[in-house]
Amino acid sequence: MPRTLGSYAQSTAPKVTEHALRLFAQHGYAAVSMRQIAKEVGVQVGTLYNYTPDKQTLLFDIMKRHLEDLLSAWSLRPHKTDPVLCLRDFIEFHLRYHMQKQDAVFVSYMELRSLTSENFIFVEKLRGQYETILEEILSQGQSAGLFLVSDPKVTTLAVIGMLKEVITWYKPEGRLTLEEIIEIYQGMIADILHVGLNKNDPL
Amino acid sequence: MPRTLGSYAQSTAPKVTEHALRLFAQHGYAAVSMRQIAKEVGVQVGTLYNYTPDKQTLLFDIMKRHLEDLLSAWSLRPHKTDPVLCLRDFIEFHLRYHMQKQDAVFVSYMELRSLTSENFIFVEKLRGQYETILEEILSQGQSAGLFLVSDPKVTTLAVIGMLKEVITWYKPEGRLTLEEIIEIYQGMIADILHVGLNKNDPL
DNA sequence: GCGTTGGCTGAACGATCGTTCATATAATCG
DNA sequence: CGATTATATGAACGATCGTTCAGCCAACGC
Repeated sequence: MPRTLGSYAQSTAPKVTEHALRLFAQHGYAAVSMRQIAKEVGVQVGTLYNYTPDKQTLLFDIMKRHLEDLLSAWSLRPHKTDPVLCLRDFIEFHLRYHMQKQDAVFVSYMELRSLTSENFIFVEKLRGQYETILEEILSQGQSAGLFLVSDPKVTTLAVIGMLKEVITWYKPEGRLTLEEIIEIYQGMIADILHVGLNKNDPL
Repeated sequence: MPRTLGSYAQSTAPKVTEHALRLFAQHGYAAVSMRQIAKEVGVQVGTLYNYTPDKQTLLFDIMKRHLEDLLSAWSLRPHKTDPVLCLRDFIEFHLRYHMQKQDAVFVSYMELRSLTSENFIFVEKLRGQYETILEEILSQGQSAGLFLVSDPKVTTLAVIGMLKEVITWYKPEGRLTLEEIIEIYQGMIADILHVGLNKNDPL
């Protein structure tokens, strides 16, 4: 009826986040109850409120942490100066990172509308920062004459769309290895940008 | 307290579907209550059950109708035989159709996990049929030597990803007209497929 | 070993959920 | 105009929702 044998906040706290993340990814934020989360953690409902002020904050913290981790993981990488190499690098980074955090990626994209407007603004700013990384690589390549695109803004979005789609079908045990997939995407994106179809040539 | 003045099933029925669709798109299936839908329709909750056996069926019918309409709209089009023209046609069709039914597209994609497993299987089959259209165009073009792709399956998915992304940012009053966007996408996709980089040439 | 604190239980709160149904009136038809 | 049918009301059902809290015991510091 009270504190249970062998219970530590240090072990319970991450469990709450993990199970909430998994359940949100599986069924959606609104469809998951605090009682379901508690059950998965192996604890009573009330206990969850030792670890989060409310359900909304639980969702927000998951998204916030995911996007902050993503941004810091990229910025910690050694940066290439050549836009062509930098782009290849970004594609590899994006696919590797996203494939190993599928749940967090999924939730951060699907549950935007479940955020309060205040939290939404915060998260959207982080998402924008990430998309800006790609946009800047493209515009640098463009002005260096290495890429040739008709509309950099639209191209950025199209490339992001291509990359985002991968998460909906990639399976580690699938026909292609992640390495092969990365290579294919690097090729397709290079085609869109006309990499190597060199400088100063009109279309 | 009973039947109200000027009430016809013929006018109420479509209202139920329309408002349910809009609310599902805005807040998500699980987050929308039958009472909210009723309120928007301008009716009491119980009335909704004259038009749907339950909430789940309301969602399922929306998705089913959308996908069936989409498939029949494509099949009613005059079909070009040349894969290159057919592809251009498909891109235009897809973007035009999807941009004018944003809510239905959004719901049909986002709420797959809110379907019962039986309904999910049905809807997924329809979605598969649509993606198969593109896949067949690509494979026909490939075997005719008009397209040159390293992996047709992945290319299909990448192209679908590109096209699907558009719905998340397109606004009728935006910087580009729909016609301009269509043209840009036809160009980018042609690049990915190496259209015109002719036949029999190795990479 | 004793007091303090950290972690959890179990029960409860009012609100809201999807769904059902007896009932009442509007529209329609003979 | 009277009978029938279509359409909606409003109240109610049990279940479940997010959240709160007093109480109890395990772990830890002295």
